[in-house]
Amino acid sequence: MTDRRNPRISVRKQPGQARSAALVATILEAAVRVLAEEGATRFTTARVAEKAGVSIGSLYQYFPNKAAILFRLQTDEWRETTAMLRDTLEDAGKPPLARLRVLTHAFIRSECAEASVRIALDDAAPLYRDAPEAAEVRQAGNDILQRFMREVLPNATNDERTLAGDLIRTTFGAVGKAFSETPRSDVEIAAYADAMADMFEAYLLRLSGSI
Amino acid sequence: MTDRRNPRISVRKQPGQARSAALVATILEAAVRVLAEEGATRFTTARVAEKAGVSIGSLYQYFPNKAAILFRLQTDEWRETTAMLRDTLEDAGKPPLARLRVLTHAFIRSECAEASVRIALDDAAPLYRDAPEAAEVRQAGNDILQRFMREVLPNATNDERTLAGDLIRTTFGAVGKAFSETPRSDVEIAAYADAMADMFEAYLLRLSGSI
Amino acid sequence: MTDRRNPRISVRKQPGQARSAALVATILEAAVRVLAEEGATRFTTARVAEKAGVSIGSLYQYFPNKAAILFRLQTDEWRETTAMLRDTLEDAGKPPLARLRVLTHAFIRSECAEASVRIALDDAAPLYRDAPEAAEVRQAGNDILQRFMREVLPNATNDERTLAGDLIRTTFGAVGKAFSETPRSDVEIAAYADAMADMFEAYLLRLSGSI
Amino acid sequence: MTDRRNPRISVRKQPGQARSAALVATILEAAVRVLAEEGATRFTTARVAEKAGVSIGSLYQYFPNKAAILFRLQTDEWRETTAMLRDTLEDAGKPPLARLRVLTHAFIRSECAEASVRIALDDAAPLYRDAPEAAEVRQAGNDILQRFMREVLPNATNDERTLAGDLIRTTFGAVGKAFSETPRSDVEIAAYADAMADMFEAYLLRLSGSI
DNA sequence: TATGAATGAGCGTTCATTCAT
DNA sequence: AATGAATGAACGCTCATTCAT
Repeated sequence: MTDRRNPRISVRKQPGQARSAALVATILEAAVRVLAEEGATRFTTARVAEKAGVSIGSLYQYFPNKAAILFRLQTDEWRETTAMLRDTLEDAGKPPLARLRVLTHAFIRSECAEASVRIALDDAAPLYRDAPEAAEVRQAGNDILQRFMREVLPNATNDERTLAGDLIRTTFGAVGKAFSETPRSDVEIAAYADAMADMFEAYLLRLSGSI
Repeated sequence: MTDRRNPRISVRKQPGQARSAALVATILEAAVRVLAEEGATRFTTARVAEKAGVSIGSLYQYFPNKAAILFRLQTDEWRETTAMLRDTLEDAGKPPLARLRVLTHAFIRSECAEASVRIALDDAAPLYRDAPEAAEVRQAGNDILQRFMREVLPNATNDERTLAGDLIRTTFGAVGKAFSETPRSDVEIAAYADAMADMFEAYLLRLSGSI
Repeated sequence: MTDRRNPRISVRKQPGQARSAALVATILEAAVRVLAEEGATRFTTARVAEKAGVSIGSLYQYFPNKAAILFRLQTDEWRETTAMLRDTLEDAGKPPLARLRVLTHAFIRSECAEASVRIALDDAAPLYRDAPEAAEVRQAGNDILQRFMREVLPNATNDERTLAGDLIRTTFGAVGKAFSETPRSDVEIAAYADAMADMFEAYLLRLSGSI
Repeated sequence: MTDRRNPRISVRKQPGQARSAALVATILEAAVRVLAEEGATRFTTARVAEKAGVSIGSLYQYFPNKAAILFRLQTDEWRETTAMLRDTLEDAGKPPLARLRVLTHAFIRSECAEASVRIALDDAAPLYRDAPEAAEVRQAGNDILQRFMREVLPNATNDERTLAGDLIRTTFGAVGKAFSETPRSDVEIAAYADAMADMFEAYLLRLSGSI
């Protein structure tokens, strides 16, 4: 939930040894399981520590507070999404709109996989979303999309491209999230992804003036 | 946050007298103010009761639990949105796509107005979203949209129309919410709404085969 | 211990009914017992609540935080001390220095009675001493002493009187506290009080120039 | 705070090598800084070790527990005070009361210098004050003062001298501490020290019967 | 019908100390 | 000798909900 205080987030100590890194991983895995199995309201530091087979003291040696765990989870996910963005959108071997279609499918699929974690993580967003560190991770994604937009809308003004890019990015995230809130079959996923891709395609073609 | 228990929601008693109805209204207004001014984390029954100038005991006479207040707030909002949907989409005086554009503007504007309440209400969604009563309110909106889709895509199959309708509805809600999370000027709002309308238009024109 | 934050202190709600007042009294008595029997380090809200036969929830209905309980205890004590000051120092029936001697005896005696509470309360001082409400209670004592000083040193300048008054007040408090830290017999108390009174007397007589 | 357990205090090992002595010194300096900069509540072994650039393990090799560090700090200070006592009170070149005045000034000045450490150390007193080792350090100071009292009150009985000595010593310590709790200018310090010296002088002259 | 005092499980977090390496 | 990861009891405090009045 929205909290007016804005506490320090991010990791407390850089794990210098493999041991530490393993512990951090263990804690994060436990956190994911708590989130998926118990939901955001029951996501407590004690529960995470217990599920990780670690004392809370240890947990707090690697994360300064509860929000930091959630933030780390979210950050990791954003990083994966960014990688997916790069991999699909910068694949020069396909025409731009085909790449966007591939991305749409990949993205919706990934949103629906582990939907329970994502939903819970989203429920917990108020706890970590104001962290300043979040902005830069988001920026990386923006840059990739803007490069793509330049390629697909070479004659548009910067403002037009930014607006269209914003809209597409927001639609991706928000609609993906909303869609994955209900359990979906592979067929549904494919159909929905195609519909989204159709919509983006029609929009971009209109903007590019090819029509 | 997601809570596994799924308690009874909705009103405990039908206010038979004007007095009761007034009390319910007072409580809801106070709830809105608490949400807007203090955020979802600080939304407590005690605070709502105090701001409403009512004892907690009385509050619990009209709402079985905290979730019910939030649910009611959300329901009211959905009802307003449904009314807006009906008013704009069923206005026979304009061509369909013009109506959709009007709706887009109206909707985005209304999302941005009182954004703080909506954000807070959304943060609190885990507390009330699993209520079964939510479904029927949503259905009303769906019906209106489906009628509109039949008008604009008369030759599509039912499945095609449902899919497109779903996508548009989801995009509306999710993108509107995401967009309104940042404070926006009137100019930004208009530009964004136009971009959304453009996207929907391009999509629907492609589907209708007019292109 | 010294804490940099400076939270709200003083009572959370004015006990409107006798019931509430009784509860506050019960809590304060329990607090005194915890302080006396367990010491400042073991003075916890849970322990106070338990000893008072009250839930912690109830405790927090009457005191906003732990510091407020301690502050209230200290305030009550200061008020008693102030009353003692007034009663003895403003007793027109005795010559000034005789009154001061009486006060010294009374004060040292009262410090030694319930020494364990006072010591513990003093140990906990870092938790409440920065409360702004403390200042005004202290001021009342100052005023009484200043009036006395005007009587006993009519020809001194204001600065001289203030300095002497400060010194005497500080000596009273600090020495009383230090003396009462060790258990004392009545005989020791009387002897020490007399010595203190002698010292004050000699000092004031020198200042008054009667010598 | 007063702790009922009364654990072993004082050093765990006699540092046989210069290396060890240096380490102890480093730790103590760090402890002083933590006390001065962070206050008693934030005085933790971890913080001291970190500020000393030493592992907690090493810290515990030289001090058996947290209290021991504080106790050592206090002891060092008492030793300095005792030295000051000796230096000023046994200076045969001045008349006794002049020496006492010099001491008063020196003492109050030294109390006000580094007041923040002293206040914090005092706040932490409950943690170390019950250590039996404290007594002997105090005794040394007592002896010096008693010799001085014999010089200035040659005709008094032993009891009278002891009582007067106790009172003066207590007043010194307690009033000095209380006075230094507020930041003071040099002028204030001098004025207050003079007032204290005046009070002691008047008292001792009266006792010596010279009046 | 209305009140609001009372409850107590549960939360996030700290920190002195130990001990395997 | 030195390290620092690990422990876990303990703390202050909140808040949805009940129920005697």
